[in-house]
Amino acid sequence: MRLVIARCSVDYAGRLSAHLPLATRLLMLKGDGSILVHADTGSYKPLNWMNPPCTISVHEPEPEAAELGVIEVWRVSQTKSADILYVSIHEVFSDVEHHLGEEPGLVKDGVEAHLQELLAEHIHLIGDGSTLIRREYMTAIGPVDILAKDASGATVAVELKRRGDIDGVEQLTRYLELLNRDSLLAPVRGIFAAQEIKPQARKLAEDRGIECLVLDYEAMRGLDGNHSRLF
Amino acid sequence: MRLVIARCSVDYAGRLSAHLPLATRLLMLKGDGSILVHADTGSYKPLNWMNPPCTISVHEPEPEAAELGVIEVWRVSQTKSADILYVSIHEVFSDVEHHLGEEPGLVKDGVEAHLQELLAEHIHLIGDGSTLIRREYMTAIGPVDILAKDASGATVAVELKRRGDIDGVEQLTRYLELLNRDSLLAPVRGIFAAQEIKPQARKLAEDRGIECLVLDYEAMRGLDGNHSRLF
DNA sequence: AATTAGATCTCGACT
DNA sequence: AGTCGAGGTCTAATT
Repeated sequence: MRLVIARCSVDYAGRLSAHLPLATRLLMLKGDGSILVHADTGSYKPLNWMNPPCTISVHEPEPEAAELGVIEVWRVSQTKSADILYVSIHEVFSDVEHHLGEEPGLVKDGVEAHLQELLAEHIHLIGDGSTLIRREYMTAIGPVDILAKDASGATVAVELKRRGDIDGVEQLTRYLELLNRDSLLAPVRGIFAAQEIKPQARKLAEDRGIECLVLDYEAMRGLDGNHSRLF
Repeated sequence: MRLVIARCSVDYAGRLSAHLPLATRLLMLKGDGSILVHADTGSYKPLNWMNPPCTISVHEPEPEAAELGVIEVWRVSQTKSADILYVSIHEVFSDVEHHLGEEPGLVKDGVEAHLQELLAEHIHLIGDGSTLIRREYMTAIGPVDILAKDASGATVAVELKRRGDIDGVEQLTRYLELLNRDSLLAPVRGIFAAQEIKPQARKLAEDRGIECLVLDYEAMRGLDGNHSRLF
């Protein structure tokens, strides 16, 4: 990895056109040929970048660019698409290179899959006396997150989201329509379960007779008796 | 901005838990207090990070950590949430700091807004003899991208997307339902226009009598006679 | 401040 | 290889 701090301007042309006026920034050149242009503020998204696979070539500036103070132009071109990025270097303040070894990779633990697991384990949360039929119940248009029977023996389809939005309600609606054509299952009612349900989604769900259920992840974890934590 | 290349392990606990085993990585500390952990491969998303506002404090390692070779522990905590990140430093290979000035910011040009503009200018693309009523036609549930009249005088609602997905069809369906209640406009038919239309979206659209229109951005730009380019 | 829709989305899983 | 769904989504515009 090579890290260059330089006063530069950047032009990108690809899906869109973008220009960065002259300023001091970090240019990160990764081992796979990709480049990131970072400022001193803002989140993890770079101001500009090029994804691998791409190639970088260094050029002399055009005479008129040289007169404006450009000492070097980096041409970064995407191998697969026509995307191109030009970095016009005016002044280099720092230039460090270091070989980083293998990256063993990130170990993640628990988000949405965990939420589904927890709700399946504590299926009474969707109504006392409910029993699980199965998770990821397959249909022609995709898997229903959770299929269950309520206390009265009626089938219930549960759509799970971390954030409950309109498209989640639409998705559940399509599942319900399909499931209700199956005479072995019908009538099937729906439950839209999420950690947070947006007002518009709630309204749409209720209009369609779909029950909304807000889940408390921490509380559900508590039910588990499994209190393994990192710290 | 401070750039540290170090052999380190990282633990994050917040919305999820994540762990990075011991390896050599870049630690980018931005002026606003945020930190990014980058490997030598992968695209612009860091392996791990903390968004501003956050505070970093340096600590002595616990005795058992010190025995495993940890020389320093960085504790990064989010100011607003309970998110926390620990970086356990084993060895520092490089440590550079440089003050970057103001970032003038990115100048973007054209994507989706431009697509709408172009289609509105060349409304014949949705059918010969069509005329524009208006862009961003307001309804109770949001603006319709383009409203037009076709050669026969019938109203047409166009939903524009860069990538045409199911939710775009659902959105257009809701608009059509609403618009068709307006006796001054009805009957209104729909056109789902995108640079790329996913098969499932196409099928859903066609089932609902919505026409699909694939747009060629470059060709539409060509129609414009406006060939302004960066290079 | 809260909500919404787009993103050069990225990333992983599955077909 | 393509598609689909989720993201510690992020981000900008609009209410």
